[in-house]
Amino acid sequence: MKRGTKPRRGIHLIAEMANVSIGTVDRALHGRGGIKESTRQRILQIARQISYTPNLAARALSIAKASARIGVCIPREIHFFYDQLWGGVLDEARRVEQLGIEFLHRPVQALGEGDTSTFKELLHAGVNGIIVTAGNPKGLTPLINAAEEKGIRVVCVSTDAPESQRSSIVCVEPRLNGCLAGELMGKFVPPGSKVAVVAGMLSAEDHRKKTHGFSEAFPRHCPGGKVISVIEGHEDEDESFQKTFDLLRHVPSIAGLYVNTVNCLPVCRALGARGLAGKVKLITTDLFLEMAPYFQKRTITASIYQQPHRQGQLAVHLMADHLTSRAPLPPALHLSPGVVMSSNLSLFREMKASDGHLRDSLSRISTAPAGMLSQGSQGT
Amino acid sequence: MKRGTKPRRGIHLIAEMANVSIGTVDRALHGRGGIKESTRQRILQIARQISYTPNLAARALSIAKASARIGVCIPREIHFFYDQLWGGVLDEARRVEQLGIEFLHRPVQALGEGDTSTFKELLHAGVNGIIVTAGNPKGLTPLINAAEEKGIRVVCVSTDAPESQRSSIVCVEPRLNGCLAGELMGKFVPPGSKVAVVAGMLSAEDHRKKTHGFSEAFPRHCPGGKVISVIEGHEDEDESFQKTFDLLRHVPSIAGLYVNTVNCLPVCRALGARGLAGKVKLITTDLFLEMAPYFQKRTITASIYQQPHRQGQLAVHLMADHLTSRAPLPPALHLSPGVVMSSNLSLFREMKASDGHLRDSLSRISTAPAGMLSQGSQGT
DNA sequence: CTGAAAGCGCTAACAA
DNA sequence: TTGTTAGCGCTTTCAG
Repeated sequence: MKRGTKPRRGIHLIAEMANVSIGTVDRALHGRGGIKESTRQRILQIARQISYTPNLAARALSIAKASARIGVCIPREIHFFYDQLWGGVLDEARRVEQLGIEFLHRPVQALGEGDTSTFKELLHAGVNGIIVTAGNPKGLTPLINAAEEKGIRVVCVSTDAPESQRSSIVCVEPRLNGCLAGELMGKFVPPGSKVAVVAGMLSAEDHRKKTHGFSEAFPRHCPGGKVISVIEGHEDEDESFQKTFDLLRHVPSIAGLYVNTVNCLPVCRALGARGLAGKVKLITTDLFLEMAPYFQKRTITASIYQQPHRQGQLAVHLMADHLTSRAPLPPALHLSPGVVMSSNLSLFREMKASDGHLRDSLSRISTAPAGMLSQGSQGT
Repeated sequence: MKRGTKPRRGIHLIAEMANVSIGTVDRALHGRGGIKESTRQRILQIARQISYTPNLAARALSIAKASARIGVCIPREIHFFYDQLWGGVLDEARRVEQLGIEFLHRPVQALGEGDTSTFKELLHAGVNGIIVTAGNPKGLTPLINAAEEKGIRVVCVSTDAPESQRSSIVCVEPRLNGCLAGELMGKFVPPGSKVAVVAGMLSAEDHRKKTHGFSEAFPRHCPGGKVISVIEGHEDEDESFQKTFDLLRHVPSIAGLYVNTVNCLPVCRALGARGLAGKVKLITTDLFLEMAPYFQKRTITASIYQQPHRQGQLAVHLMADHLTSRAPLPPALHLSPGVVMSSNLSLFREMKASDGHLRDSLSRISTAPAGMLSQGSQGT
């Protein structure tokens, strides 16, 4: 006949070892009040000794409801960058929702449009953390600071509010983005080449930094190379086309073009119209389905891919880890951009025809403003 | 005075709606026997209607111990590729251990060394899934097939056993790897250039495929370009150096070198010794700390990065998802390799001086053959 | 200051 | 064929 002293685990084990109840152990472990300092030390000592790790499943189950809520404020957009960013956010959200975290998804119409009001709304909704693409940092910065002041963690994703007190930023650094493009371009074209940059608008911090990075790196990697022009397309199809088209006429000797906005199709067309597709090395930014034919036609030599899906995933991951396990938020998480060329093009999910999953999910939100989302897209 | 009909959730809610007990609901949901088909249908109907999702935390907690065990059989190696692969595995393992999955980590000494015996050991240990780098596919294939036959899922990671019945493979396709290198090289060197490949040994499937991919892609992207030689270094420092050194003498006009094994340092040195560093475009494979100076000296133009950490993560993720949520295993998960150049070099964790975390973890295993690991490195 | 006890949603063993 | 019940490890409330 054996004694029924069955092996206890976790908090119970500690309680047994310390000759106290699990309630006391809990108090010690969580720094709650109402416990003698000496017993607390004893308990913590034991916890360390057996290298105690809380069972997150049990914790989540116990908390039962909304142990934490995370607000997400990212532009709604189909087929492009933010589509993928949402995909990553929703994928990871689905995972951590299991651990008792609740999400308030608040897509805004476009980058910087109505994000301050949405941000305020999230604050009032009582969230513990906010993930936001800081479209207009000026307007957002005071709000972000106010949030952080109140202990609400803010993580910027993709677009930063560098002057603010945000806890963290997840992105590909624009400058590095430009540098990599510049380095690649420097290797693609012969020494002494002239190249140009097609930007969206230089008033945007992001485009300015990319342009700077490129302009700095290119001559470093192409002896005698020069950046002879920076065009602003203002995200307008016709303007981009026309300006590129004109540039190619004025400077027929141009050897390379770097487009640092997502809006590269007009540039591709202009190159085609001048019969320069494949002759002028074209480096673009981001990736979407309509670019595929231009890879095949050799119009686009390479594209700098900012991994939007991964950015979304990581932002959620960081925030969730912080909220559930008190994991410290790194001040910044800078991803390396990917290089897409014709060889590896097919591996990117952006190249699969959209099956409308995300579109559905997002539109569902719009009709249900208090909505919660859990649907997402695949993960590569 | 209010009635105490408090809102039930999940399985309880379904039970209430169907006027049965939670036991019956459980039976219906899990396809267990001993339930009238009509009630099962009724219950499933309701579940669908309220779009029921099981609470994984509760499930994990209930299962309590080893709902599933995953065996991992990957080479032990410090500082290089498998170090990172382990890092990814352990990172993800730590996450899913919370959900009640147990891991049996069984590092082997080197790729293909003793992996069949280790594999057998895992089978006898009663695992539900095995993650393995198939060093010698011939020996492993029958074992893998036997495992799958018994319902034990096998996921290959990084190195495939293509002839086997393994459920899935997570890797960067060697061929694509070579293609990307070839495409890059084709753009880096002028038309009509001669280039060469430095392989480990062509008897290895992996190196052969990379070589083929390169040889095919290069001429396609470099008009008139030719691959004039394929060297085998047999992973020997001196042999690699000498053969490269000799090649550079015989063919001084060579414009580029592609090293498709991790063993690139001897090649860098040979280029240096010939005063050709920077003149001959060098594309390497993988990434480790000692390569850094050669990037700075411009000896290495670019490296094809196989994302070992991510491969490890994904392999574990797939397996865990499959085991906990019956998620189907995709036949293959092919990652895109990254392109590392001097601009983005610093973003890779391989470039941080090792802090010995992983080394500690792994050596701890060796002394405790039955060991379980939960320590890991950071995730980018 | 500390202990006891009630769940959180689910699984599994045992009753009916 | 179906219902009941005892936990899984943790948080939280209410008594001592």
